[in-house]
Amino acid sequence: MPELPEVEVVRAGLERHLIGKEISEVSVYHPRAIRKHLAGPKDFEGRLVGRKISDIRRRGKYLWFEFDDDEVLVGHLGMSGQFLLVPTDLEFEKHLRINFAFANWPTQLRFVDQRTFGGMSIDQFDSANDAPASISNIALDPFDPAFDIEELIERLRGRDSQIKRLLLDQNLVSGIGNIYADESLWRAKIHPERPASSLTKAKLKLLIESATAVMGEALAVGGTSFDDLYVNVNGESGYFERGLAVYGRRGEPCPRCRVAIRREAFMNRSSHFCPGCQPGPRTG
DNA sequence: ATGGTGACCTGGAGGC
DNA sequence: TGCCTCCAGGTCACCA
Repeated sequence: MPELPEVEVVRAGLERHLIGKEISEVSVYHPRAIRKHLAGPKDFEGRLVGRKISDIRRRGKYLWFEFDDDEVLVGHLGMSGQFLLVPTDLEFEKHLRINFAFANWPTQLRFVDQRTFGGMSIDQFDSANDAPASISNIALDPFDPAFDIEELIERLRGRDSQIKRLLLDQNLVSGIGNIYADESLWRAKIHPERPASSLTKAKLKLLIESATAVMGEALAVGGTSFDDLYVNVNGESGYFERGLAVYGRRGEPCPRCRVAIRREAFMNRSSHFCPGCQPGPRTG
């Protein structure tokens, strides 16, 4: 469920507690959690012990831990991943996949992930791209200081694809998932299935600004959470669900025009939109 | 190159 | 109670 705001809340929480800490023990409990680390669990565990965390960073929905050289530890939460900081003597969680212990600190970092779509791997840092090598294809997110909205608009302009498909394409702009895609399209009054080529430059700009705004607001209140699958690093869930205008609100009146919100199948998941103020792809 | 589809997993909710 | 279907915030591989 985590999109950019949720991942950033986690990153900030980890940063607050883990900078300067030395990893003393690593245990992998489920091989799928490190499936991208081809050298396997023993290699994964062994290469992290003794490392001191110097920084924790994020691009889009990926986050990574930096040490004192070019090796980094990359993580992705998938649909259900959580990083929990818990006292060492606390019972293991049912879906604990990886456990990290630290020198002289009675707290463990636990990667818990029910659906196992998330995972971690050790990677080389690519300083030319300022990110781990394995995520070189991931575009900058709107909160990156180097993010260039004009350049993104140029890449979107004239594309025949449906605009929501492009918003979700992490190679064009990263961090936006299904919730914030639906919310930004609603704010910009754009139907999710409109081809990008039918949108003016100004409309595309409004859309990206809306995405940035809605994610910024979610970030300010600690992310979005619908249930306990997602909690932040201290175990608290976010409160932004109250701020959602269309996502998960099928049948409820649009906050802007009172027409009932529709939910439709889209790309093997769903789109929520207002048929009243987000005119369909053929009606313009 | 781009777009469409299903696969990868576990579990909760709701209908019968 | 149980069995069934549908649903879930993300990627990834593969096909046309």
